Amino acid sequence: MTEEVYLVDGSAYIYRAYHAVAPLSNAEGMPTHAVFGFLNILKRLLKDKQPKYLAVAFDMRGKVFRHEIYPEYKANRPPMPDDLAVQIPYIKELVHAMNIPCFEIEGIEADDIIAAAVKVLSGQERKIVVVSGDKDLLQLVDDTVVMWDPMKNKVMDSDAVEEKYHVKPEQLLDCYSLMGDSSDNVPGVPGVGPKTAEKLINEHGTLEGVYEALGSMKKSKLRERLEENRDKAFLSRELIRLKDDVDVPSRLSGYLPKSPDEALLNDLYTRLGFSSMVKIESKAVPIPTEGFKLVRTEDELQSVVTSLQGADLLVIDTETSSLDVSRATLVGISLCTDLQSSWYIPVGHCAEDGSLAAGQLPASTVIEALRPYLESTSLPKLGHNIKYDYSILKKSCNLSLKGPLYDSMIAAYLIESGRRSLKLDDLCLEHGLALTPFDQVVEDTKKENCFAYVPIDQACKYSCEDVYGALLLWQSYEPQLKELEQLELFLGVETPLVPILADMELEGITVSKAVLGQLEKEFQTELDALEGEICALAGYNFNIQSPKQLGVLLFEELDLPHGRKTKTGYSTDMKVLEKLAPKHEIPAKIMRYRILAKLQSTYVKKLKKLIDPDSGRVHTSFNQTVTATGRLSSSNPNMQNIPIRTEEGNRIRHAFVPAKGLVFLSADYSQIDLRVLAHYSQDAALLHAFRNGEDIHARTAAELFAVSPLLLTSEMRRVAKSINFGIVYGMSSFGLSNQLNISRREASRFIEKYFHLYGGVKTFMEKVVEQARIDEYVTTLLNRRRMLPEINVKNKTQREFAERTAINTPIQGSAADIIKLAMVKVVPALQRENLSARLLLQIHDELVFELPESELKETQEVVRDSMEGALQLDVPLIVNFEIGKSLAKS
DNA sequence: AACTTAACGTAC
DNA sequence: GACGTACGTTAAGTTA
Repeated sequence: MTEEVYLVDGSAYIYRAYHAVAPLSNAEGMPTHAVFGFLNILKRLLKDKQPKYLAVAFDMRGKVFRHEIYPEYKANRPPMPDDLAVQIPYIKELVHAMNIPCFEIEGIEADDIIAAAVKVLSGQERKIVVVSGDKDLLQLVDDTVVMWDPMKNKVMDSDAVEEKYHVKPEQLLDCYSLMGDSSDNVPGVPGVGPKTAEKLINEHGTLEGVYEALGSMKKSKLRERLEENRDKAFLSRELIRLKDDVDVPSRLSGYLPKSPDEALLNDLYTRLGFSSMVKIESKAVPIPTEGFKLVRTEDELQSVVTSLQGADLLVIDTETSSLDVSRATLVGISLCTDLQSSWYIPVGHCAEDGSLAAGQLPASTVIEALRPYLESTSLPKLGHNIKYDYSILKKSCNLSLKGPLYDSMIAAYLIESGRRSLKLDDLCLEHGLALTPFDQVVEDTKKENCFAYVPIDQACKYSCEDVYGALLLWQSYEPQLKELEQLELFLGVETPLVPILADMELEGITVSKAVLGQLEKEFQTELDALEGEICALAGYNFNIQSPKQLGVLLFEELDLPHGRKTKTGYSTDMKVLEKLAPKHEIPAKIMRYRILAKLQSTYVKKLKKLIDPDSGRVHTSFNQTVTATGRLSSSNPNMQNIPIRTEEGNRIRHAFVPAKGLVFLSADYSQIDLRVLAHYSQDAALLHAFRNGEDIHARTAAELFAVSPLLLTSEMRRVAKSINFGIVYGMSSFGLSNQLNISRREASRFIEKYFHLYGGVKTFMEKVVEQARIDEYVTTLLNRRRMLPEINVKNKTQREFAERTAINTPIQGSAADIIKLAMVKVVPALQRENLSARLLLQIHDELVFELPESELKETQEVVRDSMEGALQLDVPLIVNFEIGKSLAKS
């Protein structure tokens, strides 16, 4: 086999890593994403290609020789962003620590170094792979040289170049000379683009050939331009031509990487905050497995119980047969009260044949022995995602886990909500503890992924590690919560919310299979009909659900005017289709098809699948640790985005029905976001409006259009409503004009007018952003925190995004605080009043209960008091109720 | 065949 | 690029 030499265009990948990888920074706030991206590219190269010979080339600051022949060379390039420049030394350090040969030469660009290396190395029995995405380097491609772009994983050999550019690689240079290169400010011949250049070079072979043939060309604009720009074309060629006579190792040994310096790498990774990359063996603390004890007899169980007496915290983790609560049964429980000892109590492990394995206490014995402790309200419990353990114990063991339910996952979420992973393994690794991965334990089991088949001694080690790890995390997080003044939020809101959410999930909500079945039939009939009509109109069959195929039909076959373009082609979204509707029959039909297809797949079919056959109810998951603002999220199914705005969508809601003899009570906060804004901004007009119970959108409209409230049209109110929403999101005139289909100028005028009317809002926004620049975080009313490291970066898009987030998060997050607080109040209040209402759903500003009609009045009072009194703002909080025999809005 | 990404659309 | 926060589906591309 011939040997391969890999030559990496380092500088190009620095830029691409910088732009491609989402911003990231280490503990000191230094940006690290370019380093991270670069590292990934290198790692991938090493893993996938395992190159024997490899070198990396970098540009080097200083006057590039090209400037001497053309001072404007790359003059249009903005200087390297600061947040990239600081990362460069680390990237070089990285290459150094990996022991990969690295070349940089003053005044020479990486491209040239690679060209020189190709020149010295080629012509022998070996293959050279230029690792780059830069089209300029394609010049180097020949029989033995290919270019590989690891980010697109595309290899360009001679044939591929010809296929793409329709010229031979050695003709590329001349081709580029005609085209120029706007990104490097290489002039070329104005008016000549890739297509023309390609044609000219194909006809005449070389740049010289083109100019020799000039006289015989027919008179045309093109000929004129070529004549006028002869100098520019030849100058361009000298600029683009790679300088392959620079000094690089002439022997292959100069391209031989050595084994990486692990110590240097680990140190570098640590400084960069790439904790997951730090080699575990170099930092992990051994887990004291000698403290792990298996509990298999009554006596052993008794000694566990004895040890629990006097404990001030009980850490718990349950092992089950499935991750899905509704199907899971208990396989074992691990417990600990300190880091010295942990116990694992197996109860449901199976033998190979599926029968219960020997040497386990009956689950009921274990549960009854532990019950006084697990149900004690004075003994706090700790777990990682303890909602799961609570649910399992309640559902399959009839045991109600009580006492404050501390969750190390939630603690981690509050402390650093922007973090990537909240998995126990990952968090422990950051604390120097490498846990056995779940997959590894479950790997060789008969039925894959079922913990019941894990051998008991292995299960013991795994499960004890989990409680040990959770406790270790808690010991680190509790003081941090105090430090960040978030302990109140944790103890007063998030912790009491855990069992409430678990109960909501366990309760579920009845969904009528019959109603869904009827809908499915109806929708399918219409979808089939539409599909037929659309394809008939198109004249051929195609996949309506494919934006790509649809784009071809609309904008190529039918030649309709295209609007917005996406990364991959024409946009075909609703907004575009709406504009096309008057011009052709098809777009309206597509719109209708889309609406129905969405309802059918996401809601009708999905919900039908998720109905629990025993109870007829669906059980969503409410996740407490997902959102950046503090809202809850809901999944499987997502009960927070059930359609409501359209007639068709509302039909889905008819399928959600109360259990026999009960009704739904929905309680939603009126304008909670804008009330929070009024409170924060202290804007006089907003405060006044809410204190006087005005219709805020109408009021805004009346003032914006300067008409009496009596003369308001619904259109005016709609505009005002859009602006009010937009304000909360930190909208621009562009966004508003898009939303309302008005010109940017008009939108601008509305916004200006708005800020004139609500000056306090404007000041508030400016202040929030200003403070965020200082702190690099924003907070909510209950001191929930969101880090915003990007608020100070140079990149305008990123920075402005952070600014909008700085405005939106305190509002959205405070609204989330308030409704969580309300939930924590309302559930015990209902119980106190002996009301049987069950909380089923939370939809950001709304709570849905299920209750007997006879208790409606009393329940409403309790709910109103809890919600409206959740938190005292400078404007009243108002709750509106709806009562119904389904979730449909009438 | 299993995975990822892009486009799209639903909610607040 | 341009209005914040989510979740989920489908098509189409990529990788094993």
